Amino acid sequence: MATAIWWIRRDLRLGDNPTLAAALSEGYSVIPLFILDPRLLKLAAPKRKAFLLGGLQQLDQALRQANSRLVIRMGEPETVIEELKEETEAAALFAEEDYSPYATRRDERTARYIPFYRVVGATVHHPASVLRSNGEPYTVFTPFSKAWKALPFSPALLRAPAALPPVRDSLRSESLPEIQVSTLFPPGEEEAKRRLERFISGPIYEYLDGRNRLDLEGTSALSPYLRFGMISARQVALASLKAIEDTADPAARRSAEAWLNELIWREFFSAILYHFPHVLREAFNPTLRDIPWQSSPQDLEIWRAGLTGYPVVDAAMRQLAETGWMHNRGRMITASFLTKDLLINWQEGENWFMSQLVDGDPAANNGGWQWTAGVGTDAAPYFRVFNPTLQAKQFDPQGNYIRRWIPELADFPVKYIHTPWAAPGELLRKSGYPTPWVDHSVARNRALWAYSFAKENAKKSPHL
DNA sequence: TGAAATGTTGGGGCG
DNA sequence: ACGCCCCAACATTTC
Repeated sequence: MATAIWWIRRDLRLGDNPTLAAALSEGYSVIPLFILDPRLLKLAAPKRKAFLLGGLQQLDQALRQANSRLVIRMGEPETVIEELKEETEAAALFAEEDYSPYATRRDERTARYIPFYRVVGATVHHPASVLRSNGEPYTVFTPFSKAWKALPFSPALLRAPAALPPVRDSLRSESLPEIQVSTLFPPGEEEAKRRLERFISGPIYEYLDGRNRLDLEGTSALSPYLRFGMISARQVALASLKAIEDTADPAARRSAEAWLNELIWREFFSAILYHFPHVLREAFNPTLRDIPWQSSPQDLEIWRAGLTGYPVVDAAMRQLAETGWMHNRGRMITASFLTKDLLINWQEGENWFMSQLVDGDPAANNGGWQWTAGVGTDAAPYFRVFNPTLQAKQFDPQGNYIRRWIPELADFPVKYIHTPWAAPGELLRKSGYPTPWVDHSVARNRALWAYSFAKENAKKSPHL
């Protein structure tokens, strides 16, 4: 029986795993491998790393129940693969295709050492299969989503194998450090399935409003699981399609469709990074590459620490620092605040989010930042500036989200929770909560000026 | 997946 | 009864 290595990267699951299924169907004795790549680990947010390590433990347990086990090795991937190939006389390497630029280069190098089969699985549709009729990639979401929806895909989920070929004991494997498992995001395939079930059974039908409410749990909170493939994009897509079919109520249907759209946004940004890898270095929109950003380390630090004096911004930034996750509405509000109110380069925000997020993914994070900053594909128009006070009143009407994350404001009544600076002096002083670091309406005008300045300049000197 | 500024409309108060 | 004004509510334009 010939041996193949199943190189696990972002598909930490046994269920609906086309890569594992491909290796097995070819009749290989499969060795599940995860490589701890120091280059990636040193960039990973501590909470994301912990989530990954916990996920590896879960996966190892699941593999052991199927008579296999996970081989974990530390090192530079090409070297590890070459060594393991020698040790096991592996004839082939299977992996789910990863479209990020680093992964693509890494995989191309690795393919020189061993027959390497890369299987589509990180997204429902491969980025190169959703194209305009002229063969060009989409750069606007709506037509992309139309084309995406028109493409068929197999509704047959791949069952997790009950039994796998054994892995010999003598194969060395790193032992994982003890980690503290997050109670907010317990890693693993089982938890991912539970979350999907819970969401599909009800919240999905109120998603249209629920997704915007900072103070309610209206979202699926599946992002970290999708990030590491503890659940497949196809599992999620099929579940949402079924939910759409299962309801006759038009409002409920629109909600379920809105959720599917979020999954398509994920595929859209994945495709954008695949076709335009330079977005990791610069704005997609060439006319907005030279905005006169302010480089104020103090402003940046105040934003990071959640001390801007705008409660909803600070609540969201503290939620991120404490939990490694932030509500999507919060991501838009805080991103708008950094790029527009503080006029700080969106890339600073992109980097900070990657250093904190449990679900941090280069494509989605970059896409989200470029979108909010107004410099990306299908971007929000640059003059769309979020008013943090209005956003808070609309999406956290009682201020419960703010009170949850800003202990200083825990005793503030609804009347002042969104505008603490207007509270009676005594109340504000006692709380210790800062007054606004910038005046929003002044900052808004400055941002409008800076963006239009960049646009005008680009028009005058198109060679830049 | 904004918000502010500006324009329009129509009901009601009032002389 | 009529014209005028005010202004809220809504619509449109602009940033």
